[in-house]
Amino acid sequence: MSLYIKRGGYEMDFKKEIAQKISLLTDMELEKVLDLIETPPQKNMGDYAFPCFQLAKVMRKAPNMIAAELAAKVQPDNVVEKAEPAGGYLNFFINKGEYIKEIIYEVLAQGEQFGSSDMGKDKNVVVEFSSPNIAKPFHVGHLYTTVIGNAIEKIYKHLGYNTIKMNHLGDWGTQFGKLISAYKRWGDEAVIEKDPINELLKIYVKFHEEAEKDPALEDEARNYFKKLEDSDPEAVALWQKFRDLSLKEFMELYKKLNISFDSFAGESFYSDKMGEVVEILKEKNLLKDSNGAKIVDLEQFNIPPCMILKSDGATIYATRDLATALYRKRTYDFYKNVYVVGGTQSLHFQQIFSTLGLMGFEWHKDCIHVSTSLVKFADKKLSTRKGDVIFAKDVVNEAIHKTLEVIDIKNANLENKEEVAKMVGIGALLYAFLKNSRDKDVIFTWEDTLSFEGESGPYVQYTYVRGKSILRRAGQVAETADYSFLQSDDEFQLVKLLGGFKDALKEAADRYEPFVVTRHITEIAKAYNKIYNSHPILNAEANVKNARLHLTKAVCTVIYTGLKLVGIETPESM
RNA sequence: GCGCCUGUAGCUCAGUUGGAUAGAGCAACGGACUUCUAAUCCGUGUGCCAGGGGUUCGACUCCCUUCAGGCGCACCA
Repeated sequence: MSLYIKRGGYEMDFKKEIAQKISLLTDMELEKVLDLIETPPQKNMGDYAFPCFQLAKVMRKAPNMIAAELAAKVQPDNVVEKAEPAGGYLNFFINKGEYIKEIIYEVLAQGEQFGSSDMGKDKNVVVEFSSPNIAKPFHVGHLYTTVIGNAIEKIYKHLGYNTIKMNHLGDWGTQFGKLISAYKRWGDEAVIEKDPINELLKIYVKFHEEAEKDPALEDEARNYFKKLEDSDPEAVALWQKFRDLSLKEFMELYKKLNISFDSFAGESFYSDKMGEVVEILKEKNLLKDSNGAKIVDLEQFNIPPCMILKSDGATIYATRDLATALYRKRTYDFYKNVYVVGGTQSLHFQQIFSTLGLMGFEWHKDCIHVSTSLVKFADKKLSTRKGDVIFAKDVVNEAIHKTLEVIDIKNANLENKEEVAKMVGIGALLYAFLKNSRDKDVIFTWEDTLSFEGESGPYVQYTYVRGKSILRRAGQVAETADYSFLQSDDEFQLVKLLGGFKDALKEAADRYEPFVVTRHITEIAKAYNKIYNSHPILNAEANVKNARLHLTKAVCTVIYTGLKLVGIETPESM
């Protein structure tokens, strides 16, 4: 499957080789064996284990007997060093020398392409993420889906998928009528130019306060939104202005985070594409009247109905999302259409996907809501309930600022401090969102989020920096090395982790869980640091030194690639 | 009331489509820098895996149920 062709003409897959041996000995299908093979809980138990319990039923023998019999039949070769029975398990010890050679060679040959695949060839994957609302603050909560979506897209791309990054801006809806109304009443041009989102939010909040006293404002706002929908020049111009100003601020943030998009087609883009959705629904006789509104009944799925038209005949966000899905299918003919959006909207997506199914679109099964949990605040002072929203840009700036302070303590003579502080500070911040599964809330505290110790972004970056430092000092590294000089178990365990990188990527893609990659490269970093502290590299005997330099290079490559795939940049020094 | 998510060490979390003695980081304590960047490493403890049933050779994992917390439940997005 890999693009990489080994000198011998094939790429050795140790697990598969072992499965083939078992398959031959037991008459069990290769796929089944591969499925059963697992990793022993302790490293002294071997590298792969085959549980014999299922065979026990068929063969009507005790599992430990079967394991013993199979073990006797396994001959040592360049794949397997030995096989030992252990209770009902048959444990395999792989040929370490061959394995180490195989993996390091592969990493060095492929470089940053290591772990890539052609499994996604000719398959389009739409990834929608970030999607902030125009004229509203981009707060830390938005960072969650932004960071997760960005990582998912990169991982899929690495696996060969053709990805389309979509920022589905919240740039349409009745709130724009309110905003126009508020702007015309209290808008201060100068202030808005200077600090657009803050000021727009301020007048938006003021609108709601005033509207409580004077309900006529609501009518005014409705009227302005109607004008906007009817392409009234003034309304459109104001809407465009708000959109441009907001987007400009968002772009500054994306630039800092090194995140880009292929499309900013937001809700407004689909505002004229909803007629067809309504037509199809009518045609299929799916629309029902309910208190004057038009809905699609979803009782068969045991969920509340999906509203399509409000009682005043206007469309609603569900209508827009249906139009969006339709447009994406036609434009991109997606293999998967992924929505990285907060879990609070999971019912909404269930309704959309179910409705698409009722409309007869089989591809509704390819639409996936990748939900994120909440960002919470341990420090009560930062609670949103008190109106104290934490802006993403403030957190980013604080992260950089704090990192700069640490650099001044740890490495005051560092050259490009600002640039490094940016990579490390943001790395620490992003890592906080990338280290755990999506359905866990992110507890935001300045202390933990901007942590530089233990399992953290800087920890992994630091490991890379140490490795690179050694490579720089070493100067020219020989083309070839004799890896049989990598004798320690620590080194073997590290190489196994490097070899497991591909599986981590695939698992992360399958589960839409970037943390699988984050965690894996953190394990690699731990394993390398352990060696770093206990085995000399530059001062080792020539052959050992050379082999360890190759290993170091491979580690750096995988860490760099892994961090890149979750959206974290890595400095050369820190 | 209904639906979805969560519940594992003092804290924050992993636990590979059911497998062997449930693991990390943080916090605490004790060690390691004339030597490759100590943002590091090594060592020391802790678990009614929320409770109760069930499925089977085997359950943190699957099913049922109870409890606790969170998020949703049509004219906002």
